[in-house]
Amino acid sequence: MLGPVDEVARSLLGCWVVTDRPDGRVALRLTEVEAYSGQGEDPASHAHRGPTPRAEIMFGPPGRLYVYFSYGVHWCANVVVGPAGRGSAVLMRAGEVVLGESLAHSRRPAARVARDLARGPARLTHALAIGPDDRGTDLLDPTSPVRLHAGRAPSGVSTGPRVGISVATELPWRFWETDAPSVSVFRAGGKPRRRVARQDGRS
DNA sequence: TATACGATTGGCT
DNA sequence: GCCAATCGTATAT
Repeated sequence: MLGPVDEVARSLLGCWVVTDRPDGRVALRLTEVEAYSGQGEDPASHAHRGPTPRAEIMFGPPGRLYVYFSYGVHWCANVVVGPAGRGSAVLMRAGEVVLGESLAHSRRPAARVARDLARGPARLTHALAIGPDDRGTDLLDPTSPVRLHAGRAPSGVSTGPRVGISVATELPWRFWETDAPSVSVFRAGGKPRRRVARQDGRS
């Protein structure tokens, strides 16, 4: 969990994320991740402005879970990358469910096919039942209810720009297993920085 | 205290 | 393709 954040992100592909809950166990294999670098280095990162209350966990020890609330609706999860104090993390964007598929389905009734169970960062946390109570969990502790461990390496790795951001879009810090069906669809980020003026004056 | 905005998703046109 | 949902967080006042 040390080294340049993009290399760590790449190395997380194929790893398993396992959650144990009262209703059972779900495990998935990561097929898509994104790297977010630390304070002052990456304007798209929540750590960009330093250890604010929200981003504080990002500056802690590596291997912990950073969970944030997205669009007033969803929770998304990151793996904190070391060294402590730097603020780097890897967003878990998608995975293929390898254990507890029926349970994951019951948690995500909107998913019509298995491929969609964890296809997207908020879908992934829903399928694994990860939420705000899991903030700061040590993913490397085998007794944790949310754990990370080695899995089958990806057959091939593709890279490209990160999804849903409006700054630092030039960095190819999204990594996915080439041809994995569970990889989410690319959507460009929020506001464009510049907009071409329209002749009719409307925006 | 007030306000603007998202590391998204699902449903609808 | 478009857009509402829905509220924590950061920033301005």
